[in-house]
Amino acid sequence: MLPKAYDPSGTEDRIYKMWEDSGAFKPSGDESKETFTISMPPPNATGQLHLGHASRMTVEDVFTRFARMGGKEALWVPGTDHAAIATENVVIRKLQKEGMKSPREELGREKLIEKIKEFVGESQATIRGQVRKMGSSCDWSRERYTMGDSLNRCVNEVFCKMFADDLIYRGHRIVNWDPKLQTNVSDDEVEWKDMTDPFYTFQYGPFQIATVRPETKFGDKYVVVHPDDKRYAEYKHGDTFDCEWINGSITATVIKDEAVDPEVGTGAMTITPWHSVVDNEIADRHGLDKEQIIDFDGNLLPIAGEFEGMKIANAREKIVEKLDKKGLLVKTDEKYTHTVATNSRGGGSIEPQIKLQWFIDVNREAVDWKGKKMSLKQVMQDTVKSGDIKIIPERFEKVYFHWIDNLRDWCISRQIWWGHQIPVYYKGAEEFAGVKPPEGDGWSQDPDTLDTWFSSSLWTWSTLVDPKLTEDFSLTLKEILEKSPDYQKFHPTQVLETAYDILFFWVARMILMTTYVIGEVPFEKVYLSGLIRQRDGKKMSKSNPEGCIDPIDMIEKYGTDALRLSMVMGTGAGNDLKLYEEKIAGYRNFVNKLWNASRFVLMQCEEAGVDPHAVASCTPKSLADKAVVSALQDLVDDVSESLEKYRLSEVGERLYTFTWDYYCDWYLELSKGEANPEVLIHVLRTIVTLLHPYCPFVTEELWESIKPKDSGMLISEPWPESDAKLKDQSSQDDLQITIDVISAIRSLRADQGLEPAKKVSIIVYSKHAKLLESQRVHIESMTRLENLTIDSAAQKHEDVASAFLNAAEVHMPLEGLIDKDKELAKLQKDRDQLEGFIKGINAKLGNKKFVENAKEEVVALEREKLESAEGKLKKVLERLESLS
RNA sequence: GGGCGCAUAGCUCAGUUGGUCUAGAGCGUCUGGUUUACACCCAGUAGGUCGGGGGUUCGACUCCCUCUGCGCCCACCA
Repeated sequence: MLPKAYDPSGTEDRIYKMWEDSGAFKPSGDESKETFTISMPPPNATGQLHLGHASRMTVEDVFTRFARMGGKEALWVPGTDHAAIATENVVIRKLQKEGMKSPREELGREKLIEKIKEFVGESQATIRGQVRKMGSSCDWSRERYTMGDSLNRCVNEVFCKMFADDLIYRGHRIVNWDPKLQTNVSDDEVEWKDMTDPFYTFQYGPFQIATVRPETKFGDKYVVVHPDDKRYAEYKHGDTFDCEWINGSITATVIKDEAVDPEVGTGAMTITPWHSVVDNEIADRHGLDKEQIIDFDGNLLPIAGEFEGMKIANAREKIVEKLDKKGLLVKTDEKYTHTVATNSRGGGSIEPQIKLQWFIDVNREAVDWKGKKMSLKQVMQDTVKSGDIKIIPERFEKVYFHWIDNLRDWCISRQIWWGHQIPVYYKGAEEFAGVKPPEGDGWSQDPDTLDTWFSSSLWTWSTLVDPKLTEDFSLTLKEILEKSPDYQKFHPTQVLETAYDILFFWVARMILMTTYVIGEVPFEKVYLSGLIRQRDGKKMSKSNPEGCIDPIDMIEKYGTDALRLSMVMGTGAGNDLKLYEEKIAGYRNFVNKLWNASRFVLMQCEEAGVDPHAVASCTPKSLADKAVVSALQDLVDDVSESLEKYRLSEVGERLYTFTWDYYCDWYLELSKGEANPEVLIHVLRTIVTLLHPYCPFVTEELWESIKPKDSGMLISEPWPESDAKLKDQSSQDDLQITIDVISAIRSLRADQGLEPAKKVSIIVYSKHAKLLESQRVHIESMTRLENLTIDSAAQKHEDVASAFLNAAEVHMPLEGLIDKDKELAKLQKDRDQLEGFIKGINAKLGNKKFVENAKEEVVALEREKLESAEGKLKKVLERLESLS
């Protein structure tokens, strides 16, 4: 016998181990099966799993389990990400906390990397444990790491291929430099923050110019105005003038450029091409000089004269003071708000700099795609436009296209040590790109490493490559792919699940890289989840501990199944989810309910002397049996259909309601009168199976007690299918009778002066009717029944239930009980509605476009609706006639 | 500046090609309940002009327009 309450902590680890040891997570190797692959978005190996990860794992596990039970060859590939900048930063800070002042200098490259590897190893172990805690049915034998050797080979191969195709180039470009972390970051990693700073207006010869950054103004010798600005019409492009400036007199040149907005400030500005993207573009257009003012540590260079070597923040005030003394400060606006670029990867503020860096050219038409030469941008657009890749929800396709439109060349080099080192080697003026270092002495490798997203962007296929083959340098990448069975079998993957906040970072770049490298899409569908938020709608973060939830705490307290349910319910694709403890507790209750329902069913079996494992088929006897079995068939159909469409929340809710309200509160209650163990077991088995992808642990545990004789683990069970015969068994008339019986009993009791049998009659009305929408019964007809005859008088609830269960033969007169005027008005309204409805559907079916474009089932459904409406209308008309 | 999303009961949300939704769930409120599972339970009660306004339609929470309030993304900021 099962214990009284379900205890997740004593169950989950044991079950997970059983699954893993049995090999249930691995594809079966059956060649006839359709494959279903998901790549796990690799969590950063920088510490702990958070709720966002837990949500990823849950959704992906639901997909995987559903596919596996649905008879597919399901593979979910797990892994971790080396998270270049973030990880290096975490380790450096950790070392600093331990007392090391500047770990990079003190340790040097090799030793720091060793330290990082150590840390990553620990993190990975933690993460592996936590991914298991979530019940993830991923194939651990295929686990990969973005910094693994086989992935490194793929990264180098791809780099060299792009280099050979001139899609990768090295050049002096303006980049987002972070002086604190001493590296640049990509445009997408820049976070703009609102700041309030003083806004100074200075006299600059005959012009007035405004700035928040006087410390960049040393090199300014151009003043730019809009060509159509009438205020400055007297000056021509190229005019020069002398003026007094910070460190003495300079000669300035007038530049006319449309980038200037005449509405802002005075409509005139000076430019700093070396330290501003826009200024740099202006300078490029007119061939102007560029000078570096600030060094890579954020200090002023000799051009600043007396201010040389000062930190910019310190210099600012002093420069303003000096200009004020010279009488050049016109005014100061203290409350000016603007946005400042910061490094979202835990760094400081961004100081644009011109640097020699590696870039991927997104505009060069050098990619073979569908028989044409296209640019990386064009291919990215085509995959989604053509429908090769579908994004769910669809609205994100627009966001995706917009991002591509604004995309500039992707800067892939970083000045940190943790990452894939750029496979380019130099010797004097010679340059060599290769997966292996060149022969001979004197070569040194480019010290920079690649953007972490470079390796992630190869994730779907590089994880499927056979690692052994990557050790053989005589093979080309193409040959490696051809000889890798997993890649051949499991790529492209079916669905990529991730949160929408990394659509650009990761999803778009996987599309970019995979289409280019192997000529196929990385995945067929992208399912974008929302973010998990606190109850107040804010992002979960450790800085706000009150609303921040740790998944592991919740698992300990409520069990993994409850946590999983709480993250799947009440949200759709692309929508954020507010999560809080009460919600998780609510689903813990549900899991416990399921547990107790099973206990009850097993008790019933024991009482009836039925071995639950021996139950092979089910024969519904009473009306209630028929009703529950019939409803179960609808449930199976609805759940399967909605899961195919990724409507996880809808499915969850449907299962929840069916299990609790219908099966437990209605059918199990009735079974207390007279039970049909076969039906009880059959329905329970189906429910437990359908719930398995959502709450795998409790269902697997229950399965052990209720499974048929020859079955194995639930994880490997086939998905239920509906039985059309069972579905038809229960007709609307049958249910009408059941309701009437209850009403009859109620009236009878009233006649005999007994208390009304309130409880049961209400159960039947409110729950039963609600769940079987098509078989709804109006309460009016129940309350007005009179003059009834029935064989057995009900004295107790048990009798009511028993009468109900045996009620197939009872019929009731319904006539003479109605308020005529009300009924008439209602009938007339019904008639008008139905006539309109029929007209509407006829119009739809008469529409050629609709009939041609809609699926057959949809058209059939419309026809069905029409028929039923016509039938109803007929009844309404008859009734109207008989009344009047 | 460009784009996207949200607004439904006190709170968190379902409601997917407009039609048994004159709107549902969970939690919370209040009332009653230990009958053969479950108090992590059962039954019931109160609570909503589906953000405001207009339009299309026989019919609108659902489609269109508009206004208001929140949130997000992108671009830019001298």
